[in-house]
Parts: sequence; C-alpha cells; structure tokens
Amino acid sequence: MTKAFEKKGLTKKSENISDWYHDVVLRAGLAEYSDVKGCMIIKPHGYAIWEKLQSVLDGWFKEAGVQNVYFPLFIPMNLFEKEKEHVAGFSPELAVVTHAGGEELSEPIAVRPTSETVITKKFADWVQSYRDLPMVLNQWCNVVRWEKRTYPFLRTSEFLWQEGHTVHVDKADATRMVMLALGWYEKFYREHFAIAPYVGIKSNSEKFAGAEETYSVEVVIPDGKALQAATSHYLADNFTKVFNVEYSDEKEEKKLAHQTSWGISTRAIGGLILVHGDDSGLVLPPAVAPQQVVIIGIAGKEAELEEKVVSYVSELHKTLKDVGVRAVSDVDFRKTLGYRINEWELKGIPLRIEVGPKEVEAKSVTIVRRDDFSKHQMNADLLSVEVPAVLNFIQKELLKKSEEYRNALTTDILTYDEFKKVMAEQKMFIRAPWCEEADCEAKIKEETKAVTRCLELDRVEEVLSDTPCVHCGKPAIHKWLFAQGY
RNA sequence: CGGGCCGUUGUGUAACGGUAGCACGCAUGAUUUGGGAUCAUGUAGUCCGGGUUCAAAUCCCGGCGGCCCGACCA
Repeated sequence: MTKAFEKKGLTKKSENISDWYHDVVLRAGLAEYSDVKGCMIIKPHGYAIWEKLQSVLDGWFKEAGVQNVYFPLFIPMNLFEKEKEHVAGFSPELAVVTHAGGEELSEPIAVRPTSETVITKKFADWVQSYRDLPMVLNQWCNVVRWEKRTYPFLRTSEFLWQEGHTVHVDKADATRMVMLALGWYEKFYREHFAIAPYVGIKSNSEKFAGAEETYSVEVVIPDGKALQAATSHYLADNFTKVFNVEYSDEKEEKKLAHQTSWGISTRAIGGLILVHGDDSGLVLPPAVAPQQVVIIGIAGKEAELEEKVVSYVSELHKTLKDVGVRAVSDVDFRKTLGYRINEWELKGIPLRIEVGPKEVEAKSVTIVRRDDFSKHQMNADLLSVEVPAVLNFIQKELLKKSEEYRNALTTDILTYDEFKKVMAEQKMFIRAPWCEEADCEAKIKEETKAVTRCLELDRVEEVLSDTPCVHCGKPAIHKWLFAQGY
C-alpha cells in the first residue's frame, strides 16, 4: 500500500471535519456559493452525481409504475394554509412572493417548500372511483426552505429533490407504498452510495408536518452526528379530508383516499462526501462516480516517447470504453505528474491508471486505487476484465468500511449518566430504551442535544418489559436510536 | 433570528486616513516531467449603498454574503 500524499491547503478530515467538508466541496469542483444566502451553484462534477442518483431511482420508479409529472413552483397562500399542522411546520421557512409584474399581489404566493397541497388539490379532481386508485405520481424539482443556518448540499435554501405523491384505497395499500419507497432509498444508499444507513420510524415529534407516520433513512456521519438522508410518509387522510379526495368504492360508498409522500434530495450528496472522503479529498464509489477511471500519461525524457505514450493511452482508453467503464484520459503534459494526480485524487475518481515509458515498453499498466492508495502492475491484456472487477471490489469494500464505522459509532446504553457522558465526550449514535413520551424526549434534547433519530424497523416487534426509560425511569417501550442531528 | 469572527484580482493574504503590494493561479515562451518543478514576460482587485474628510481598503451608518456558537431545521 502506498501512503497518501498531503494536499496543499486542504484541512485534514480528522482535524476539523467542518473545514474539511467546505474545502472538499470547493476543491473537488462539486459546488460553489452563489450570491443569495444559502444557495449554491452545483458544478458539473457534483451535478453528475445527482444525475446518476436520478437515473437509478427513476428507473426503479418507472419499473414500479410511478408516473412523472410537474407541478408549479408557486402555490397560492390560501392553498398552502389549508392543513394546519403542515402550515405550522413550514411557515417559518417559507419564501413568499409579494410583488410581481411591477405590482403588489392581492394574494401572496408561496414558493413551494414541498408540494402536498397543490398535488392533493388535483387528486380531488382526478380521483373519482376506486378504479382510479392507486394513483402514483412523482416529480423531480427544486424546492425552497429558508433555513436559518445553511451548509452546501446538507442544508441549502433551495435544493433539488424528488417528491413522490400517491393516493390509495386504504391504509394497507398506502403502507405498502411507503415501505416500497423506503426500500428504494435504503437500497440506493447501500448499493450505489456504498453507505450502510439505519432505517426506521420517526417519533411523533420528529415526523413530517401533517404526516401520520414518517419513516426515514439515517446516515451516521463520521463525527457521530446523524443525517436524515431520505424520508417516506404515511399521510393517512390528513390532507385528503381537507382537500376532499373522495372515491366511490365497489358498494358505491364514498371514502377518503389514503395518501403517501416520499423524497430524497441533493442533501444525499453531502452525506456521500462526509462518509467516504479522506484527507486527500473526495472518495467516490464507482457506481456513482462521474468517471470511474482516469488514465494518466507520463511523458518520457525523450520527445519521441511522448507520442508513444499518447497513442498507448488512447488505445487503453478505447479498451475501457468497450467494457463500459467511463474513462477519462489525461495526457496533458503541461502539468507535472504530481499536480495531475492530486487533482484527480481530490475529485475522488475511484481508479487511476498510470502509463509512461515503462508501461509502454512492458505492455503493462500501473493501477492505483483511490480508496486505499494501493498500487499494482497489471498486464495490459487483462485490463478489460480486471478493471471492472477491481471497481466492483472497491464498491464492496467501501460499503463494508461504512458498515464497520457505523457499528463502531453506535453504542447501546441503559443509564442516563452514560448517555450524557457519550454525548459530551464523543458524539455517537446511542441505542437506548425510551418511554416514548414527548416531554421526556424534549428534556433529553435540551440536556444532551441528542434527539431520537428512529426506531429501527427490525426492533419494532421487540417490545420491552421491565426495562426503565434511559431518562425518566418509567417503563420503556422500545430501544430507540438517539443522536445529534446535522 | 441572537452572539462572535470576517469580506481587498480567480484563490489566499498585506497596506498608520495619504502611490493598493506579495504569493498562488491564469496567459505566452523556454527548460522540465514516475507525487502540486523552474525561469522570464504579461494579466487581473478594495462586496453594495450612504456618510465623515482636502484625501477612505482603512473611520461611521445601513444592506448583502461567508464561517463558528446558539435558537430553529418534515
């Protein structure tokens, strides 16, 4: 294994993860700040990751019969205000248009923070019969939430996401949809982002404003904090009763439809950066890397060698294209070797192939893995078989590492003294018995900053007896995951 | 939204109220090239709006933006 080389001007992840994060976002060319508070310009390298996420998830959606639509960015205030909990939850962060066309508007228009209201209103027109159900729609769009404190990707004033909105005949069918969407998100994180998340149900105080139940994917960040990385909500008839989404069933009885919504946003990319990145910059899993391979040409000491290297690189480039790897060749000899290597390392390209006079001579290549910097020689004839195999291996290794550190950053605790100690000394995910009362949860948050993240799906059945709540001592019902949020 | 720090060329920084300088980058050329190489020449800047002053990057007021802490954050 070759050791990592220091990057000039890049804060070390282990020293200050916050500075490191901002440095990597900028230096890897993922995004830049814009002139409006909390907004960012997503650059090609960052946007390509988003497009990858889109194409994978959209493929799964379509297979399951989801239909894509587009609803307007603007929502009349009166529409937005119809569901009480919803408006109470979102109004503090709402952006509102008061002037347009050079005049003050008679009614202000909200910029959507989410589209339950506009879409449910149309469901009322579109759903008449049980035969119209389920209606399963999705849109890829931007939303605006005026957060007080922002970070690139993790919490921006405007962000890109996908919002699924569906209506069903009953709770059972809606719940199937909620779990299907949640499963897509979990699968995407594991298989594409190579991140092992926790998946579970949110407590009452943490659920979506207007939802009956909220399920979420929670990512453990290496500093021990939690990132809510995707959500899936069962909305029951909370919105359908307000907007009168009724259908006639087989017996000609009028019934309210049961509803779901689910989403994943550009925040996911923030999680990806934080989980896999290292002191040398970004580390991308091959499955979502804009380019999986970079071939770097090393010029020889004599001019005629340069030509040979260039033609060798283009030969290899073609071989890799033939096996479906998105390769980029880099034979720009104006920059020194070290400069070019550092650039591609910062950008997190999973595999680097170095070719110089030695490789041309031996018909071999030198391949270097980004995730562990290991370096080996390989016969060029084996490239088309070996490169996909190595990429596949890297993908699995990253998931394995992610699972290991997730487990290392999770601890089971029974006493509040230990709980406080962990949150004060080294932040972690804490799995602890809880009485499931909101007051108790609020006190824990006040005293330790930790909030409930979720009740893991595989622990819902595991009802405790004779176990006191970690905080108040009353009988606990389940073991919940607690952590400080991002 | 409260507290703190801050805003000078593409980036990082310097300048007592008095000539805006340095480094990196970028451009051109040359020498280089197995981990951010060297030299020469060139390029480009005081966040925005007011005010004080003979004179403002510098002082004052307001705004906008960034980072940290807090509150807030389905």
